[in-house]
Amino acid sequence: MVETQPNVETDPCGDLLDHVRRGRPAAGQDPVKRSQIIEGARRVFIDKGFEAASMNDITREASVSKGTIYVYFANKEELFEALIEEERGTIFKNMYDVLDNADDLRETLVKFGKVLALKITSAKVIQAQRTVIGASDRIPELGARFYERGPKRGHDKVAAFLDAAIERGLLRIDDVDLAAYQFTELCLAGLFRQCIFAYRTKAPGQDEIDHIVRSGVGMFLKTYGTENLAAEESHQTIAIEARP
Amino acid sequence: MVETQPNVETDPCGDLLDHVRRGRPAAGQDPVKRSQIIEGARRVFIDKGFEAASMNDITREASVSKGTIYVYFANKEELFEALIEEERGTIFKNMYDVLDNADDLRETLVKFGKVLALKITSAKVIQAQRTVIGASDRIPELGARFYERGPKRGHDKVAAFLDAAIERGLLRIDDVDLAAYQFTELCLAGLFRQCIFAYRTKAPGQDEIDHIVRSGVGMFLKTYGTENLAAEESHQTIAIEARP
DNA sequence: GTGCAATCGAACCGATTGGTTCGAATTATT
DNA sequence: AATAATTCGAACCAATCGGTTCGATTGCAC
Repeated sequence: MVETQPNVETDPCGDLLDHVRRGRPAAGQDPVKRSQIIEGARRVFIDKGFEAASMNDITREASVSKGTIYVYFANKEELFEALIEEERGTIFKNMYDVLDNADDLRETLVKFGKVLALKITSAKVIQAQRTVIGASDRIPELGARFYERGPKRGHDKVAAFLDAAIERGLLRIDDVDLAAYQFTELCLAGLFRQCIFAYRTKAPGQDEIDHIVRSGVGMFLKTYGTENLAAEESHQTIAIEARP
Repeated sequence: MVETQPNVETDPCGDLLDHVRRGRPAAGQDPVKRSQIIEGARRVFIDKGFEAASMNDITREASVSKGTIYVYFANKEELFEALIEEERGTIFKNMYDVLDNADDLRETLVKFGKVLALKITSAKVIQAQRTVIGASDRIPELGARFYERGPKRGHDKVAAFLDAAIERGLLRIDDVDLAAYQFTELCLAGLFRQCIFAYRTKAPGQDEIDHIVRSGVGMFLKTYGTENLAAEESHQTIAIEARP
């Protein structure tokens, strides 16, 4: 009984209704309908951008009446934010699982780098990012929030992974934060900007990504890896005799 | 005489008037007025995006009548393209001059990297890029053209510079194209995405850029530099190497 | 001065915008 | 079947959109 008639007064999902909660008990609790609206909004927003998209388009695309949409979302901007929030979730979901498995450092980095590059440059994700970036000019908080809960969170995971590797004596890094950025950028070398500016019309293929990532990881390990370090240091003792 | 009455029939700047050239002699030849329009367009487009910007805003901002604007530019899109073309020009102008001076390899790379990072992440340029990216969803050719005549051209210059360094025996690179991308990305490590998503509200400072670039250049030279190579090779001959 | 091209400025076009309202229709609970 | 909640769908709002037109005004060249 409780389930059939959603209890609005004690609804845990309150943050969705802050604006609606007035005299009338708020409708807009059906998650199915909500998804339906967002799905329509996705199609429209993603391929027209925030400004060019019209609520009427979304109405049409979602097969939901305009009035209903305004029951679920206060206005266009709020609907857009909800969409982006969901997109962000699906984009970055499970992306960092590879990092939990830490057999071989090099292969783990390669595996993760490939997943990263593949995701970030996929047509769908690029379109979504374009939409967010375009809107960030007028709604900076939206872009910031997207970055914070998406790329930033991923960056932190990478940094944590590097920290663990340092702990294990596999890496030697002075600025872990910077190193994490460097690793990420090396995996995307050139791809992100090419894609985001529509210079590339198609997402890069597996083979190309593999080539880039392996090269990047090589570069990364050559700088921060401790593998060759012992040898390298023993080597430098020839030149630097000042050591006790 | 010729100057006061621009000769429309043999006008060299024909591509601007293709749409106007009908019965009436085309106006819209005054470069000053043209700049005036574009300057107004810049302010409006940059801070509202393509869709949200209105021709009336531009009219107001440029202090030019609407009719006149349409004498100079066929429509909104064409005006926007002209603006972007100009922006692109000013952004990338002189950016690569540093590469012509090739005293010390490391310092040249550092110097260039700093210029690059400083430009790309400056508030003005970030805003412009956001506008282009946002519009690239609907007008992909525009983004592609921007990239092609901007970042791409720069990338080619970097690659050429690396080629020259290889020629001089200072670098050893198998995939120069990739290396050029890697270098660029290392110089921007994290900055570009943070800025473009408005996660950073301010452009990075000189000190931060210096730190990033020096680290990146170090990484780059450690991988591709021939400085330590001789020593390293004599060392590695023990362990390696199936590669030609 | 005279003439003429360029610009102005305002009105106008049809279409569309985000947003609101409300009675009718639908749906499910009891 | 009765009841209550929810959604629908259409009409409506003032505002704005890009784009066009045209007569009045300006300013420069002769």
